[in-house]
Amino acid sequence: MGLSPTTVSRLPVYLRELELLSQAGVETISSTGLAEVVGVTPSQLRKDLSHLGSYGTRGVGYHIAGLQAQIGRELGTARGWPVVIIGVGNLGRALAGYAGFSSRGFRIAALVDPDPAVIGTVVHGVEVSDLAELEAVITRTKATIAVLATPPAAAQSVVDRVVHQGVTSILTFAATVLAVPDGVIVRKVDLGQELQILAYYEQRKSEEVVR
Amino acid sequence: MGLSPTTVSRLPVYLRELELLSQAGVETISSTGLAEVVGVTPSQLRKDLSHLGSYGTRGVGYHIAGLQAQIGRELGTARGWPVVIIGVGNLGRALAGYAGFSSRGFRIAALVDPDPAVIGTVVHGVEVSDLAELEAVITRTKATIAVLATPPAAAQSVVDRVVHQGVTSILTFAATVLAVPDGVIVRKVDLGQELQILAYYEQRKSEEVVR
DNA sequence: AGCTGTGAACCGTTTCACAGCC
DNA sequence: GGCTGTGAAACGGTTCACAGCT
Repeated sequence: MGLSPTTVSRLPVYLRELELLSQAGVETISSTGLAEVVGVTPSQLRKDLSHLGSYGTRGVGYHIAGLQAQIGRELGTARGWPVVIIGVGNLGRALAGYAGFSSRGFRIAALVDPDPAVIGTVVHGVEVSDLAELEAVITRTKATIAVLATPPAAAQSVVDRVVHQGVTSILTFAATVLAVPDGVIVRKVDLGQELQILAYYEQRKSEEVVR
Repeated sequence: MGLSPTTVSRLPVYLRELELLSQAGVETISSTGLAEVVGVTPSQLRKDLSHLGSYGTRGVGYHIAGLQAQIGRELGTARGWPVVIIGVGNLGRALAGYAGFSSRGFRIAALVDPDPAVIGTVVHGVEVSDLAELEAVITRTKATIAVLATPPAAAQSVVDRVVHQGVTSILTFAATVLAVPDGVIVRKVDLGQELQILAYYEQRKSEEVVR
């Protein structure tokens, strides 16, 4: 076992679409059909699913409920992973209010912020803790996943603290490059980076006209 | 010319770190030095830069100011790309307040939302327009890049409308799979997907102990 | 007949190792 | 001597095409 990173990154998408299909009452789907709704090629989909030792039926297709269960198991969606969100500005609030949170197997174990005006308030059902108590919060909640919605300047120091407390997976929205020890996984979402990538292709399109 | 997608995705990161270095007064840096701060291998960095026909000096390293200019040109950071943000909830507000917006070569041309309580208010210096006037807003601002911060259910219909109006690059925060015509580039940021990827590896770590 | 599962071919990306220049 | 630029090798991922099951 051990799926390739690219396969892992597609599984959540498959799972999401399978949920929609099963809600719509569909019971079985072919690789071609599912590939179309998720936007990949049928062979890619079949290869991905074959890595999970999957349950397709030749001549028929995939049994949706079974496939959901299998992917869900692979991603650990039943575990209700406790997640700590650090930074309760607009971004932190948006994340806290994200509807898919619990349906995808997570729960907000704590919200943390340094602002006295925010500490103690309740956001989406969770009381905001003081950033000064970050260590205690992580110990108490046993969270191993942290989401960083802090200003970039604060990110590295927060990372150091949560890693020291046993967090091994970090999702950061700060643009800074983060240093972490081996074994800690960081995923970065950077608005500026995404826009600049789009701008590159946008510029190429306009240059093409000139050429 | 025509850079590979992987190279393009790294250029914004290089540019960001170069800015920090030049602010710190550094004038020259070796591939090893820069690679370390951005978190890639020296050979990867050299290969990437060589694709831009880059200005390194053997025995010395790269001239930071020159390299910044070159990458900036490649990404079109001087063009002040007009961007329309659709959806002014917490997420939309967070995006609108993003500090790197203008420094990275973009400007918020418009904010759009369907909520009467929000329309007309000023957010980060921009007045919120009515979603009903989306077409007019895009025509007026000549925006070709749109950022979607809408609920998932609304995403596809908004995409159809902006694409029809000439938008060719979309950054979406909605988890839904979006259908667009050829030539339109979509980049998706999906919190649930990112967390599920982390959860997969998190689960593997805990299984490893058992094994 | 239809559709999955998969070895083999293909393609893009990364890493290596060194020639070439300062 | 030091560091870039770059062909060549290695790697990983995707696509192809078909054997095999229902």
